[in-house]
Amino acid sequence: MSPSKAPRKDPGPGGRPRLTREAVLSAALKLVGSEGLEALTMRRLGQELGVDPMSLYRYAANRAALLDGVTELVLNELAISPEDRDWQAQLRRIAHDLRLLALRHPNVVPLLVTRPLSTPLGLRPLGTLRPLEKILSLLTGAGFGAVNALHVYRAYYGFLYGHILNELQEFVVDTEEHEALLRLGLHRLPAREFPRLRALAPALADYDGGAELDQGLSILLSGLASRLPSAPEQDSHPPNTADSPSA
Amino acid sequence: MSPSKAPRKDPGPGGRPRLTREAVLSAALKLVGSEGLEALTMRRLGQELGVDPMSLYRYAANRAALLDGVTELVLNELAISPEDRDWQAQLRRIAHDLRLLALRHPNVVPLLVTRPLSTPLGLRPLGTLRPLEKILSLLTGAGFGAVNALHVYRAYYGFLYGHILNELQEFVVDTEEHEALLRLGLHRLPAREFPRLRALAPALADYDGGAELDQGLSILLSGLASRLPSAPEQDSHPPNTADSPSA
DNA sequence: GCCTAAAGTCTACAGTGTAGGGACTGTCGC
DNA sequence: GCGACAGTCCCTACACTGTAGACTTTAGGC
Repeated sequence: MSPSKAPRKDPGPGGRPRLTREAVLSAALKLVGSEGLEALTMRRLGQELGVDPMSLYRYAANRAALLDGVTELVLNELAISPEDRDWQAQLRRIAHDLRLLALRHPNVVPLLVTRPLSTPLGLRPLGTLRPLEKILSLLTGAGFGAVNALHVYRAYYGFLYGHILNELQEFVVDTEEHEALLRLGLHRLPAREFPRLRALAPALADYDGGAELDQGLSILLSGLASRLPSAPEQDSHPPNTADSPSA
Repeated sequence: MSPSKAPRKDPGPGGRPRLTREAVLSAALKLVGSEGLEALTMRRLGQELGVDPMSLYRYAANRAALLDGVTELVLNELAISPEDRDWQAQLRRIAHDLRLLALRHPNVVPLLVTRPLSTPLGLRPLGTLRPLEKILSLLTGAGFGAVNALHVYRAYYGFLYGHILNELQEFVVDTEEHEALLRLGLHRLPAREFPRLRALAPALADYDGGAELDQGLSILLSGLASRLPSAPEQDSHPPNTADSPSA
């Protein structure tokens, strides 16, 4: 239809370049990353781009749509290649990638888990549905039936998101102060009611999220593998009747 | 010290009863439940209670503190009794309880997962830390070492929260329209890029969250049981050297 | 009755999302 | 060259937000 969807022309180094959706979104992401979600207001973002706040509404219908755009942008950083046949290794890699992604954009994580809650599955931005489709493809390629692939996906992604939330809850930016602040905070707790939690201060202080994720995944994946019609992996469970776990 | 912290007296049926923190919080919860998180503004809540908005600041320092109060209130509905010795059964029961709690208060779930992200562990409202302490107690009572109990807790709670998020994402209030809306939404997706997701419409429509949670828990719990110093459960894995999984 | 402290209210301010309409600018057909 | 046009962008304005600070009312204790 229209021969050019990109901004018409580079106006040269003199004029301010035309706004783009990508420019708006990445500026928004940058702002969220450096100053938190609440700093992302239309006025502030406009100021950051040297542009009237109202201009932004050409590139996102809403503030909500803007947030959706940011989550999409972040999720696009996640690479999934459904060709690989070793599904367990793939899921492991994806999990660690997503974990690192979350650690790289901690302020966006609330969006990642919250936005889908207010948007029915079919109406989400495509970018947020792509991982789901690709993982389904990966699983069916590995031998899972369609419905079973969905169940496996749910267990896997659920655990993954849960872990990320867990880890980010304990994450404190300033690692210098981390332990001190932790002790201080825990010390505030009534000793009688919270003996175990208080005693765990040192263990809480050094938390290896990657390792913990990996161990959880080991448990989960080997358990899930037993759902394969003919378990070809190193597992030795008896093969289950697959694909219709419930009548 | 002060002999009475409760409101001084019941002023009788004539005068409006004194405000209480509990009254404020439960009104807030009710409002959130019926009209969503965004409806919870100070003015609106004040109006709901027939009170000047500024009065609320006597019972919650902030809007943020108000939100914390609501999450605390909801989490208080969760009963955990660390006395029980059968830790697996207990964790199963708690998981289902929390799931039902989330389904009862879907609008509060974003708070449940989001608020802790912006509050370091030591500074959270006591009510939100109580489940953690109790589960730790439950696990150590079952034979786990302190540090191992923490790891088990993390895996368990992570999976649980992940599942709840997953389920609520697919949850649509109006079950009549559910399948129709789902089909409609999925139909919007490009057929070439999302073949599996589109094909899964019927499977997505009837989603038994409880069963799915239970299956995931079975996998996870039996895997976690192998961390017990001397596995006393029905499991037959060789006992691991417990309590220090990493040097 | 008064005294005191708590509880509730009023006013005001800076900041929010965004509707409606007007001004500008680059591109196209002539 | 010119005029038309459509896409961008900006300005103004409105209803609404959280909350600081000073004020008024209320409830007990004596």
